[in-house]
Amino acid sequence: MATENSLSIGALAKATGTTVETIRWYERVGVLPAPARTSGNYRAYGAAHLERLSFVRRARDLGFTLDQVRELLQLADDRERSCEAVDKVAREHLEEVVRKIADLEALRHELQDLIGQCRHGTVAECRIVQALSPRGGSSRS
Amino acid sequence: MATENSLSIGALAKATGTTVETIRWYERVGVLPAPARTSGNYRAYGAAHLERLSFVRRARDLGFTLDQVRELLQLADDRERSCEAVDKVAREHLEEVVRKIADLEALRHELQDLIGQCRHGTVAECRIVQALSPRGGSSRS
DNA sequence: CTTGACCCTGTAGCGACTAGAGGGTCCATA
DNA sequence: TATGGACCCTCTAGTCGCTACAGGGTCAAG
Repeated sequence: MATENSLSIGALAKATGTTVETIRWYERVGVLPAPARTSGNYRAYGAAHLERLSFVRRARDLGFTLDQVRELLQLADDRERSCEAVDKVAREHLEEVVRKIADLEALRHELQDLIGQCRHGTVAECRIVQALSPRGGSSRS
Repeated sequence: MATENSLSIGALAKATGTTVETIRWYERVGVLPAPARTSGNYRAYGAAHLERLSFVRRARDLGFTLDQVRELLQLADDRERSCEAVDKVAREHLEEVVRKIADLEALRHELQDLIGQCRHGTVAECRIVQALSPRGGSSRS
């Protein structure tokens, strides 16, 4: 560690449950500001970086895209503004999640139907294969 | 259209609800065999291609990966074998879908909690921002 | 002085496409 | 016969969010 009170990239990774590569990547795409460097060209992070990276990780764990994270970070930086916009981002993300759940539920039903119809004979009689084929039925190509 | 009874790539796309680009891509990655060509170097598809592409699309719509699709196609081609393996692929995929639904449900709850706590004040007081921040509380950086 | 853990940059790969550049082909109409 | 426009061709690069190298440099302990 370079000067007093700074974190190496590895230490920051451990502290936030991230990998070193991911941190470098966040810097490249601008979600985490480039830190100071030591004499040996090592990155030296401070408390602000730790805080910011934790924010990013929490948001990513909640399924926000990096674009949304960038937006949230910008909004969160202006502490006096109303949090309406923050609320909006979160609500839109929630809607997206709800949509995805519905899509997957529909998928689940279709798959269960398919699997339930399988009589464990030959492929030629297999309902799963038939359901995947053009006319859902006796395909003799 | 080159000879009698063959489809251009555009016609095949329309018939299967695919795009031309996707079809060419399927050929490149080996899920759809390369068709004959006309004198002008246009792809000329037959009934077998239409059938195979429909199979691929149905399977993709059901959320199977292209690797799984390749596997299913191979299995489906051997009409006399038992359909056990087909069943297995489908069951594994179903399990994956069920896992994803559970993950998204957990996410949905977290997001709903978060949003429900927002009191629409300033960002400084915003529960959403706080929840994303390191110690979930009053961060004065 | 060497070993090994750590760090650096830069590039390529994943899955499943999508988009675009820069051209060629085909057919109907003027 | 010329021309316009719809279609087709190949090749390349971009998407998202990392992950995984390759080929080096730095640093502290023994």
